[in-house]
Amino acid sequence: MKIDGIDKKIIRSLTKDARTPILSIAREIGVSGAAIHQRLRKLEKAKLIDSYQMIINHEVLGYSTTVFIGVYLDNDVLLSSVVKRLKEMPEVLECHYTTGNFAIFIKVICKNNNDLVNVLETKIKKIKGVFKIETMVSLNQSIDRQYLI
Amino acid sequence: MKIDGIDKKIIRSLTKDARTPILSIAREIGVSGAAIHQRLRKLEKAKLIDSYQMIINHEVLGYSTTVFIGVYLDNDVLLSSVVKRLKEMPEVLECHYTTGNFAIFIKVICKNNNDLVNVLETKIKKIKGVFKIETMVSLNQSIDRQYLI
DNA sequence: CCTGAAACTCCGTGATT
DNA sequence: AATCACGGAGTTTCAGG
Repeated sequence: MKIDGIDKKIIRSLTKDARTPILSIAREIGVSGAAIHQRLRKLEKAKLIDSYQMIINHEVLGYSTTVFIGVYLDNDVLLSSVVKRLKEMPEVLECHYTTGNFAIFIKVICKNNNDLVNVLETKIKKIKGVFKIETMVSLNQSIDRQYLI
Repeated sequence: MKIDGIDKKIIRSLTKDARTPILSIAREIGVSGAAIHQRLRKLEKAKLIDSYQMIINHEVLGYSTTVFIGVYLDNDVLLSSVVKRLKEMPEVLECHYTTGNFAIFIKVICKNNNDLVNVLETKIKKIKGVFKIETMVSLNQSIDRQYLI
């Protein structure tokens, strides 16, 4: 997969604002719209482009608490059964199988601390196979971005 | 901020694919394109929409390792100076100030384990004020999504 | 908060170099 | 891999209910 300067400009532009018209990118770079169009198809075909997404600001909806949770599992539980439960919880945004002490590591958003307690005690701890959790609350997020090509 | 069923449909559609034409959403719901357009402006004005982004598949570029790193800082170091250094590293995707043992908690992507060692030893540990780190490698990510309205 | 229509802009494709 | 050209489609705005 070769990515030249023009590809980078396309990617940077659409990473910043996915609705930027192809034609305006084309004008900026100084090539035709069709050329940009072709390159985008090429990038999509190469699977370099995962998706185009509207990013929601959850804070406006009242979800102002981000929490990372390390989860310890019983030895005899099936990992996939726990993941399945977690997938049913919309507040679980990420789930990783990790090295280290935890079996899995998840990222969750909540409305506030009360909501957090509720999620931890009545949802996560109630999942069959979960025997201990360690929570780490993000008080402030100072970096949030994609890898810049 | 009130969000009704039509708003939800718009958001769900554009969260999945930000390039979905307004008109096709309009047809699906059974209202005019202008109505959807107006609602989108309303949602943007309310800051509910953070951005529209092309999401890059970093794995195709060779970045196949995701790592979470807990960072301990010297007591006398300025947090902002460390964050500033981290911002200069494109491989640092998130940085959180958290409760718990760590001062800050970061998410990083690397090409492979060698690259990881390089990032840890020659970059992060070399930042003034960082005195200890704990790394947790994600071997597999089974959930990755936005909060579904 | 909706609609329809007009004016404008863009998209996707095919032919060509 | 780029260009031009074109017909179909989408966007934006505005008057009006």
